[in-house]
Amino acid sequence: MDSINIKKLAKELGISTSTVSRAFRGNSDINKETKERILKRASELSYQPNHHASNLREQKSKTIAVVVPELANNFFAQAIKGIEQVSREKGYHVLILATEDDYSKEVSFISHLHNGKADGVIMSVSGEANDHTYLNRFSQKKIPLVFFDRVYEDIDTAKVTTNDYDSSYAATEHLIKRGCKKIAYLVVNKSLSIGKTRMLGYEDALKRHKVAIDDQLIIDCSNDHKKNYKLLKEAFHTLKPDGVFASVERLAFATYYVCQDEGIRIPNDMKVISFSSLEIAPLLNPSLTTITQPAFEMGIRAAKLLFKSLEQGPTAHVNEHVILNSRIFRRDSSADKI
Amino acid sequence: MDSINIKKLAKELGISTSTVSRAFRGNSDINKETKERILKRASELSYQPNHHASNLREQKSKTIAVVVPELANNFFAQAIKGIEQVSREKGYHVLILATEDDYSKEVSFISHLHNGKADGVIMSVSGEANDHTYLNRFSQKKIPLVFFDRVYEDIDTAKVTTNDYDSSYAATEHLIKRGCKKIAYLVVNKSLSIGKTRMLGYEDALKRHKVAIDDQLIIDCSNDHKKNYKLLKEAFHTLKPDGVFASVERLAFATYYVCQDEGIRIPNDMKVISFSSLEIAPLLNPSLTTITQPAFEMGIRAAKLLFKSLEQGPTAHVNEHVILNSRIFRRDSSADKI
DNA sequence: TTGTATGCGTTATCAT
DNA sequence: ATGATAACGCATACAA
Repeated sequence: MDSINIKKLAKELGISTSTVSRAFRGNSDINKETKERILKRASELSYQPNHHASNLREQKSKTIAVVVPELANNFFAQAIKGIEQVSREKGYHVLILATEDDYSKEVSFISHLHNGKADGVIMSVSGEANDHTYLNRFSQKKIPLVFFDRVYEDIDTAKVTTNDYDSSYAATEHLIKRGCKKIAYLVVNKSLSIGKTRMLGYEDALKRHKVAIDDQLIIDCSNDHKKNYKLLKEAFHTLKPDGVFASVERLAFATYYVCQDEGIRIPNDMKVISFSSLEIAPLLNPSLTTITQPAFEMGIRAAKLLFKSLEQGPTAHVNEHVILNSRIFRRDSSADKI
Repeated sequence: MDSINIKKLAKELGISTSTVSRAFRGNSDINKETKERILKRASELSYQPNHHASNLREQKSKTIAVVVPELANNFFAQAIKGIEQVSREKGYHVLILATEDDYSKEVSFISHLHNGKADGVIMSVSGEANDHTYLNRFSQKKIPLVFFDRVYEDIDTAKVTTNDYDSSYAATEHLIKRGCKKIAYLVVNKSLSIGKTRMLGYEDALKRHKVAIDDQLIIDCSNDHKKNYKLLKEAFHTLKPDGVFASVERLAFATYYVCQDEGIRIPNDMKVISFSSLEIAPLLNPSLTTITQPAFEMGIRAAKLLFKSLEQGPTAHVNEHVILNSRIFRRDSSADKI
């Protein structure tokens, strides 16, 4: 081994390893000059305390894991940015884990976090399954967990979500007021909390305005673009909806592709509104009316909840539920006509 | 401590820690039944070998770090997906670090990787600075480094890029053939390798077709959307280009926003082509002609190069340069007219 | 203020 | 096939 470590550095400087160690820890008493001398030489030799040795000794990793369904999505990218900002301030690292909406990966990730790799977890679930018991094992380990956006309702832990019911109600009402009579609701997994809550807002808005609920118009899609395309093409032809409320961004895109190919004019023939964090929604053809969640802020709040739990120690149990408001941006896709 | 570790598990089973350890390592000799008995009990107690202890003992982290300028970008999201796929196959974790195009963060990240957190690094540089010497210190540590897409040319290491010169030449030629006489080149940092290479392709295509090069039409932008918007608005008014070649996606967006607000019609008044990995380029208004890089494949190749280096050991030096081809998708933004 | 000694949880070596 | 033990690099309790 030709690499540097605390012993060699100590020997070089003619002092003990404890003193060197102290120079790198904020707390301990140490002579200021000694400290400077140590840090200077350490920097020259590009010495840094070994991460694994420190973590082993201190029994913590100063790392939080963030589990999300996907990375190629503005919502999650922004949320992660928020999480990273808070974590950095606290001196923590962020380990990002993307499940690609694969439940088995989610379980695998979480299971492998038991071994000290992370001190806490922030997660937006993939939601493809019903068995969440693996998370109970998790909480036994006293590793705090915070859900954001896509949560498992049956797990009692801290959560950060948006006012999904209200904004879905408002979105549906928006379409109704623009004259839509047959509004389709596009969802990826209607059994998942978020799809369910948003559907409830949709249904209640219909009821309130005495528009009949047609189960056929609730279209259960997948994460596979081609399948969705087929499904929607078929549905649009047979059901001829005059409005579409997409509970996730990708379904709005699928809708646009189908309409483009099938000559369905948005908004003249069909109006569209969608949950979306896309920054270029105004540049789409036509510009897309969106319900936009405060993704960055959600990341910040989730991280703060996690650190609150971390700071309170293993005895406490933080299970606050923070609810932030989304905002509707009205654009051409739901305009009267163009 | 009420948590489980190898000693407790060993005592429980009435065997030694060595045997338990062997049950978790693929290699060592161990009785099949003993192994099963250990793994069964371990699973019940949800024991897993401590990550930090293992890493300390083995002097490696089984982790590769990926440093990218940003996350909210399809190109990087897809590249990371490729990197993760290869890494998973090799049993490695991926630590994602986003610099937010901040050079100081880049240096900080890399510097803090000296301490064993990662066995190797894959990086797309922020490129805001000229001093890359901090990376030399890095190579002394024998931690292999692979660049992808945005590279520092003066650092001798493995690289994965695309045929930027050729595709830029082709992109420019495409605009010329569609009748553009005053083609602006939008770049974020023209001193960075990638901006430079792409500019070269642009300039050579102009020369080849005897179109005068006007330095004013080479517009050096930033990562700040508002500043870019102002800059481009000003430039479009004074210079009145009839074509725009954006070297990065976000500048195409800025261009669209300016044109939308200023009533400049794309493609009738001005044609646009841009490097972009955006999946919904066909849905823009008008649909955007793109030069699209094989992001996922680039990630895979970069990871493969890194593992090649990792497997060859610290003596070897892998400095292959893999060049993949981008593809041009012609859409309405560069059409004759609409 | 600094040094000595111990242990964090694991794995490899060596012995049995 | 299994067990005892040392060592990985560091941080702290305790001693000086």
